[in-house]
Amino acid sequence: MDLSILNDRQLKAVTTIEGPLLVLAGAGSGKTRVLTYRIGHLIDRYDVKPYHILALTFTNKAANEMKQRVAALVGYRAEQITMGTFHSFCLRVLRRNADQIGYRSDFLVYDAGDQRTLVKNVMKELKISEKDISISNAKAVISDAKNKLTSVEKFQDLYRDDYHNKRIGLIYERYQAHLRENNAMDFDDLIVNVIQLFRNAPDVLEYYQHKFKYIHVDEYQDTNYIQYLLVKQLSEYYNNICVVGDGDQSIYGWRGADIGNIRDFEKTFKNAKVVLLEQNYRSTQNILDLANGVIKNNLARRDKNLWTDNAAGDLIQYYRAADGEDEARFVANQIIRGIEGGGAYGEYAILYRTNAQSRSFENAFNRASIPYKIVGGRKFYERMEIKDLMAYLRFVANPSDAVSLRRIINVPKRGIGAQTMTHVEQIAQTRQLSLYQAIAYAVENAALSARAIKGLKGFCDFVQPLIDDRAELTGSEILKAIIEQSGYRDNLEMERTTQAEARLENIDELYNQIVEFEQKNETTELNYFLQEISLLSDQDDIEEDESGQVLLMTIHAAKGLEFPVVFLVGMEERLFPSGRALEDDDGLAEERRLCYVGITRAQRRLYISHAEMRSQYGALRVNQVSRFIEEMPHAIIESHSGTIAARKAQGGKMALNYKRYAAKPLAKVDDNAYKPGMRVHHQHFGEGVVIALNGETTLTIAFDKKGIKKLAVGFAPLRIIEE
DNA sequence: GCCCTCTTGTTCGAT
DNA sequence: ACAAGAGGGC
Repeated sequence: MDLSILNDRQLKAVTTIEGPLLVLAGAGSGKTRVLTYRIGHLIDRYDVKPYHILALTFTNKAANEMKQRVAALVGYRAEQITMGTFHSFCLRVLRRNADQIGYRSDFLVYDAGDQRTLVKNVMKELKISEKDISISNAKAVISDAKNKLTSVEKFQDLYRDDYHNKRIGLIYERYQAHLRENNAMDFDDLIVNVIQLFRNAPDVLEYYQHKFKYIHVDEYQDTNYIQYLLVKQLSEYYNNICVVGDGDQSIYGWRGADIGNIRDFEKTFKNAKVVLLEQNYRSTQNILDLANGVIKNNLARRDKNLWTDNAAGDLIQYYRAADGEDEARFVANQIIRGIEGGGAYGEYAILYRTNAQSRSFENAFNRASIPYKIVGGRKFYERMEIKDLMAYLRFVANPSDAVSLRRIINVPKRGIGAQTMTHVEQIAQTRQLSLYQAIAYAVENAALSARAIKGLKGFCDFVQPLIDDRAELTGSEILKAIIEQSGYRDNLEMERTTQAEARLENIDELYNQIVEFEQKNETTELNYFLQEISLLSDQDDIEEDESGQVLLMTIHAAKGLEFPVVFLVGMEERLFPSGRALEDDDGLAEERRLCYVGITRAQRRLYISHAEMRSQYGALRVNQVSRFIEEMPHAIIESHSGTIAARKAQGGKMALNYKRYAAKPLAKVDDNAYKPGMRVHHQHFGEGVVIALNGETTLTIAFDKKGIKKLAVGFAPLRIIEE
């Protein structure tokens, strides 16, 4: 392994392998390179067994990338390294040891939406009005408690005399009880329960302490208390812990991240060594100067001096827009100019403070035929139709999952209303049955009104066979049956609205995802899909070959990424910094760090813009320019008068041949249209040749780039290229 | 039980 | 701007 490409500091970080090590890595200073080389070095030079190495990251994408880069250094030996997010690592540990904390190993993971539903149900049960305590508040307080390892008992004890929190304590208690009953955990529980497991079963802790001789943590500045505790415990035996991070990039305080973890590393881990990485390889000098100008306004930070050998580069481009639409047009116009000058769409990223800002850019890009992709935002798995179908899947996988059952029992409408469900619940109570058993009982004994029974029977008749045969059926088969037999597809098709059309597309997309998942993981078991799916993050959605699209995302979502050209938009007071953050100094400091993260994503060219007026909450609001712009060194900023040019371009070429978002739904093909030998195009897999028709429903297709896949006719987004 | 209309709050960020 | 909830008519 060749270490000569490393600079002195990087080399020191890579070769310091015993004891605690803190790598303070400024933006773009090659921290991923340090981590990968360090791991490679351990394996290659010191013959450390890959099995003994643990590396924790914040996104699966970061973990995968690291794994690939280590593999490039040490080949197959990279396979046995344990690499993943905190949450996926904990998930694996818990699946192995669930019984020791009173869970079945096939427990479910509730995502943010499920959590919300559960909190809501619990509040209804406790007769607490949403006007007294908002769901999001209850959820946030509970999550906060968990991240501080405050149990229900401790929480209730703590707030004995606090009316508001006392009631949240009751919600917390019932919330946890329901999770238990449903054999489910939320995201926070994944980590809390591992810590619990280590307490209950010291032998399990010891096993992992001995297994992981070398531990690495990426983005350490964003770890919270329980994550710190986890890392601390795991590293206690060998004490070989290497954390990498940058206090200036800590942007998850609101999620419980404690910047103190990185600040106090040398205190909590005795005899820790520290390496500072200050040379930036990513950005131009001007971009770095701009970033430094902003971040130096934060007090109480560990001062570092980020420098680069790179040229000064372009000046920072500044645009003052009349309103949000004008800002979006300006951005679109700059991109078109860049493309005409030989650039590629994939070089551009639009970074904003809030997801709601994406809309004006979508409009402008659609009009200008600029291909784009929104990362994050209304997340795929949070969409109504996807949640409905996921609830069906979960219910089939686990018929005692009452939360899922409640969601879908009347979706699509079967004439089963609140009244009927109250009766069913009474039956469940008196006869000590699960909700679904109570429904089955009611149907069998005609225990309710004829109309209710008819609806319930219709439901049972189609789900029961799926439940009975779930072990033999693949996940995708079950999903397909649900979509067709529940009437979900028919209902949407009858609606004939663009919204329903989009939902149908999403349903097809879900089907594709499960098929893809089954192929990638070589297992078709439904449970496996359900178990993994909840941990996917936004960044995981960014595919490598999506270089032909402008990316739009929040600055938070851009963490760890880099782009040749960045537009940092909406730089206005009360938007960025956000109005809520201004309530306290810590909040403002975190906004400023967020600004620093945004600026340092740019490699070559950076645009900053703000709008004098912007419609928010449906009303026009006048916003002042962000204080962060005031803090920037104005000498390196070039003011743009692009308005007129932008207007001209708008009147110019505006062909509507936009691909991804304006695309017609591709399903609904004639089932008999396909023949072996035909050349087809798939939305995700690209071009391929049909090899065989399997019965009436599936095609076997050899894709040029993605290998051989079996796809369902009518579902897969396919079109025929040549016959 | 379902559908329509009106009112209300929502949005800062996410594994 | 938009979605979810309340309330009334059917």
